[in-house]
Amino acid sequence: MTSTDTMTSTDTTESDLTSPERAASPRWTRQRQAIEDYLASCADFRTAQQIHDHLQQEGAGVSLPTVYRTLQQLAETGQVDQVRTGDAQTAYRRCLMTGHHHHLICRRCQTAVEVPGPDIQDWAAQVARDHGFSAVGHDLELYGVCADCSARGAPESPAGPAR
Amino acid sequence: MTSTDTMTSTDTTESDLTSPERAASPRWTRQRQAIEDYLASCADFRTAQQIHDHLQQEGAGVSLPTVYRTLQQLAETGQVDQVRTGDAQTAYRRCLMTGHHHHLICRRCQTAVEVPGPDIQDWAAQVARDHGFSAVGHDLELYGVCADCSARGAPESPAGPAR
DNA sequence: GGACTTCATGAGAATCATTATCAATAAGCC
DNA sequence: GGCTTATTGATAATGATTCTCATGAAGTCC
Repeated sequence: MTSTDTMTSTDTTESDLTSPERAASPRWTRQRQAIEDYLASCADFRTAQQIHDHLQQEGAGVSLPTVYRTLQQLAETGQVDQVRTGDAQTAYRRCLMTGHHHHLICRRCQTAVEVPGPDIQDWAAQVARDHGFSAVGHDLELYGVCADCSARGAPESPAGPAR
Repeated sequence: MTSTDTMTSTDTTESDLTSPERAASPRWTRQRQAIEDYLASCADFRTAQQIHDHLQQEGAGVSLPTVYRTLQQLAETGQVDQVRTGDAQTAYRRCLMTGHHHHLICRRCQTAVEVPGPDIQDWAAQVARDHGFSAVGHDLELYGVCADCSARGAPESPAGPAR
């Protein structure tokens, strides 16, 4: 399969631990535990590579394919948010906010803040109707420079979404 | 250099043929001509690969690196819009609408409609201020199924952004 | 507790989009 | 026409992600 989602801001609405997919109860493994624990401890988005590196350093040997697989599953069940970084990587973060929301991401330190969405859904639905489109969804991300980074004058992270 | 932009909805505002970068007037070559012509004839987004394939079939031999380079330049000068497809490809389309706008893209046939943005900029600026962020930009794409595809019941394009 | 079934994992290779390198070529200018 | 220099093309390289398949562990039944 392929990760066909551009973003999950739209989809977090369906995060629902009682969903049928979740009912398939994945086996509880040390590796999955390690990944979820790490995600739970992170305030900002991490790429699969970063997660893998961290777990390696911690001694929790988890292979890269496993990291990808687990993240994909978590994303499918709405347990993590995913965003595309500027350099074609996918970054993940445990979903803290239920319901429809978006992310305000610092271009330098990758810190992410979840923010409730405005009435974009209504607007999107209206636009779609006007053009004869159905089944609309949307992807919305906000990028900026957080207060800390502004004060520090830190250089932009090479891995981060630019501009 | 790297293509660090996640999307250019934000950036099309700065499309400005008189900008200093543009003043460096790129040389007019057969290859660039072919690429621009093709883009001008397309109503929807095309990936670099698709453009390359088409030009090959037409007999206008343009190498893939050249396609990428040209598209990047066009994107930098705001002459084309770029969006990320679901499967990690970047798709380009000639920018028809000047000023700030977004895209409503059909998941099945990739047809794209440019739509003027709502007051997201104001909202984004407000949210950013609330969280101490500066220099905000945003990425917003709308996805749906166009009227034609709905009627036709066409299967989803394997290359298109899903959901 | 032990055997069994089945899913998750890991190692490695493969894929695929994109970018870098560098010599050859063509555009623009005199 | 000759010169300078940006552009191109062939090729290799890069890097994220996915696939394959044998191995091992989790959950279940007895």
